[in-house]
Amino acid sequence: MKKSNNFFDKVYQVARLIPYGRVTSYGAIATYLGAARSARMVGWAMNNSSNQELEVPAHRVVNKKGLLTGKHHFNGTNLMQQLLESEGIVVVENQIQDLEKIFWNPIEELTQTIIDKNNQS
DNA sequence: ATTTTGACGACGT
DNA sequence: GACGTCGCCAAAA
Repeated sequence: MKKSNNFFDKVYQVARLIPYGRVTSYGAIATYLGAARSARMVGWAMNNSSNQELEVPAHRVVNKKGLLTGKHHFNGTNLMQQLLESEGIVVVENQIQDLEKIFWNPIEELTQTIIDKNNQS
């Protein structure tokens, strides 16, 4: 009954690859998947992430500005911020500090190999 | 089926 | 650099 959400599935996979204490952006993931202008879809995919059996660290995915735009979608109000802070990330006013230092760019850090491998099954 | 909205981002003004 | 518009595409109304 898989809908072959290839794109979404990839998004989840990449999201799970985000290292502890690092964050990335929707656009970065989208670009990495070859859908540079479909950043919104990445966000929408995250919304459905709770539907996935495996947990997705959606709190490590923020927008390009480092703003915790999706915090509203988590349980409670500041759960997302707490999760990030628990990883050593400083968040002020829903905005990540030192974003450049903790930003994890899949395009630079990864290669398409990983996704491709998982995709063959 | 059509319209609106949305966890975004790039570009134009 | 702040603000507006468009593009992207999927889901909800």
